[in-house]
Amino acid sequence: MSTAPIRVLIADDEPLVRSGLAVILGAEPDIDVVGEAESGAQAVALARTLTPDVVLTDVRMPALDGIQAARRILDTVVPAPRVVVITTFENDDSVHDALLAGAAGFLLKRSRPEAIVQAVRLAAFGDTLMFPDSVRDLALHRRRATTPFPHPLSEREQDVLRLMASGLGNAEIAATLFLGAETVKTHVANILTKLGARNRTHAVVLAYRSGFVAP
Amino acid sequence: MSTAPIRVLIADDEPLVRSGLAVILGAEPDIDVVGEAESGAQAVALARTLTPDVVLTDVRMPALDGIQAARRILDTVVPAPRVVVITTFENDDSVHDALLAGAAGFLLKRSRPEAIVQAVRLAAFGDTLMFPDSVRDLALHRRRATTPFPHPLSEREQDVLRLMASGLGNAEIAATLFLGAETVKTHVANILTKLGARNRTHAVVLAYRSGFVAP
DNA sequence: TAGACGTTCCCCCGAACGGGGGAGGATCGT
DNA sequence: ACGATCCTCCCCCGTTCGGGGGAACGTCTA
Repeated sequence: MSTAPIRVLIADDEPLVRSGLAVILGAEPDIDVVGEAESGAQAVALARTLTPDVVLTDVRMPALDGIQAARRILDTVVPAPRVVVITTFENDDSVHDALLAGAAGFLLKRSRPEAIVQAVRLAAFGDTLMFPDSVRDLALHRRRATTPFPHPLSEREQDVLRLMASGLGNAEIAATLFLGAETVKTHVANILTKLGARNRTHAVVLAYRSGFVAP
Repeated sequence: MSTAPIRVLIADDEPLVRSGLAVILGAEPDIDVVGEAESGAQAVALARTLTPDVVLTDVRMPALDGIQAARRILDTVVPAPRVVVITTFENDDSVHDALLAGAAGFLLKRSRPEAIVQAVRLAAFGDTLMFPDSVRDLALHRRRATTPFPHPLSEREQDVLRLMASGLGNAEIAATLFLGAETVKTHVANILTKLGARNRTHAVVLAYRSGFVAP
């Protein structure tokens, strides 16, 4: 297992994060941090000249975001490095885009240092991929439409609609949410008018089609 | 990093695979193979008594397949171990099911031993997930193999269900298909009993979840 | 030929749904 | 202090659903 060390390029607009990653990765004997970029454009340029094995890039960056940078790197740099995307936010919809762009992995900045190191090693292996549980669903399911409904539903109405989308009747929804049956009726009626649905089944259909609930 | 070793339970119906995995994992100083199961049912039983940190289970097994075993282990064993599913076939649709069942990872038997070891370590970390590139698309995209209904629907019943899944009422369905309202009622009743649905909305939900109708 | 199954239609009837109205209380921003 | 919004519950009342029967007609098969 003692071959050439893994050459890593770090791309992040925050110097603190860059140095943190550099320290974590540089401490490993089988990993060499060969460069750091503070923008997506610079990451692409450095990837071309340095030809690293792994590019560890943030999602949000000036000049070129991490997804576009990843796409451009994978398209233009030969031999193509493995790109691991890192982000701060758990509920980031870009997971799906990143993986479709060809990223080898996706992880959170709050991950354990060991996990980050392992992710880089796995990416260098060339046949594996990893990302945190907290964003797994985002990769598994189709991207959720942000605001599909013309009139936004209130919190409670969303609760009711979710249960409606499970096939529950008004009485069952009332029992689940500890509400009176009349209250549920009110919420259902408001949902129908807000969504422009003809009946409860139509409302559920709209909920599925809009991505409000995952199939 | 020198805490207690990772306790691993191996489940596979082929003794050769079991011993192979045991050798690979046992060679690592931070990993202990605490048990081996040759069926899904035995895996569940051993998981309860051994309470391992990680369960490495095959997909295809007698008595109980790996997916069902994973689901049962995650539901009943406390503290819940991390389940990593392993399979022989790249084009295995069960990737999606496994991840939805709560599996922490998915990998191929032809993976490098290093990758398998890393997968176990990452699973033990508790917040990461990995699986090979070759099956990534299966996890990213929706399952296309539509799970058939327990009792198959007749042609006409499928017509009615499709219109139900558009949010139409019985009268509208009757008008669309040039049928009497009573006929539609009969079909709907048969659909509900065949699908085991509680009401028409539930039937539409099942139609969406099974892939019978596209979202 | 005698079933089995699917499709079509009918009846009754209770339960659930959906539209209309009103009303009290909580919270929040102006 | 006021209005806006949301959540909660109540009333009436007509429509729709859903379950229980039954029955006619066709096709296909054993």
